[in-house]
Amino acid sequence: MTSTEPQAQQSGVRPTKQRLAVAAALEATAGFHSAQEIHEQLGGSVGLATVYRTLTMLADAGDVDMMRNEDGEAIYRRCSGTHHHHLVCRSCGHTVEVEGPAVERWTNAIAAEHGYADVSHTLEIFGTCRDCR
Amino acid sequence: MTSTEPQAQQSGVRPTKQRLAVAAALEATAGFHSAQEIHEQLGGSVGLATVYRTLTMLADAGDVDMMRNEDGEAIYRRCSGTHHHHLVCRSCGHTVEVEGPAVERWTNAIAAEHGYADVSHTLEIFGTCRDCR
DNA sequence: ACACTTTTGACAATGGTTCTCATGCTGAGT
DNA sequence: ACTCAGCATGAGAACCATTGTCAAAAGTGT
Repeated sequence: MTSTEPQAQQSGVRPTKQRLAVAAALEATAGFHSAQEIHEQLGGSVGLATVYRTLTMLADAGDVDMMRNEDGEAIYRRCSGTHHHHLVCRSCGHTVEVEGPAVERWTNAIAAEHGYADVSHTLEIFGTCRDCR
Repeated sequence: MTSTEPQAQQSGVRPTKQRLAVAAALEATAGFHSAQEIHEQLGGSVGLATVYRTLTMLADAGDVDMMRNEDGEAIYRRCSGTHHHHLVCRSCGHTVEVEGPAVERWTNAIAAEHGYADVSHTLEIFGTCRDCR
């Protein structure tokens, strides 16, 4: 273990083996993965319920991105904490993180124009990457 | 890829009462609605399975838009055929269709820049509308 | 009206996700 | 190092949206 980061104790969030395992699994593989995939990837060493719980915590904390595939299943991906969007290849799943200040501004403007506050948004771009053509 | 079959002689798609009822329900109410909501709105006069089937058909035919709410449930909305995005109130579900030529251009540019072709995208804006504040 | 095909709907089945709760660990204090 | 109080875990049940099943009902062309 040898962990030298004594912090966030009062909040009672413990860095357990299971949580580290889930985080490591996301770290190790690129792209989006479902809770079940991660559970299998860990060989069942971490209970499915725990995987779900951990993933939800990580997503709430902003450490991972959560989105839904076409079947409505939740998929997670480790990514930078900054706000960004994804450019995903339909064929191979290769993903590029992109930023668009202009889009952020546009969404805020549109929302304000219609009297909406507390604005958030989701934006995903799909295409076929060079290697898949 | 089997959707355009003009010769509806043998494989006839019938405009039944149930299908018309579901379409009418979507027509009558603005915003997004789940299959279950429509089923209830129709007072159960149309079976839930039929509502699901009809909604799926309409979505496949492009007559309605289907998206997923934050819980991953499928929600449907009758809307114009032109490309646009939605500004949705988190609280009451009130929806405004918005267009953003600039966004379209931006997504295409970003995709091209990374070598992606055949570009499409999804964009949803969430906020709290004036009446819900 | 008849024969034939599509559609319907009650119910079962499916599958992802969450909940329950007894037991296991962790971190902190002694 | 030993003990304690709580958070964390995991096996399975519970949930719930969605889909599949299939016999009965409703349309359609003749």
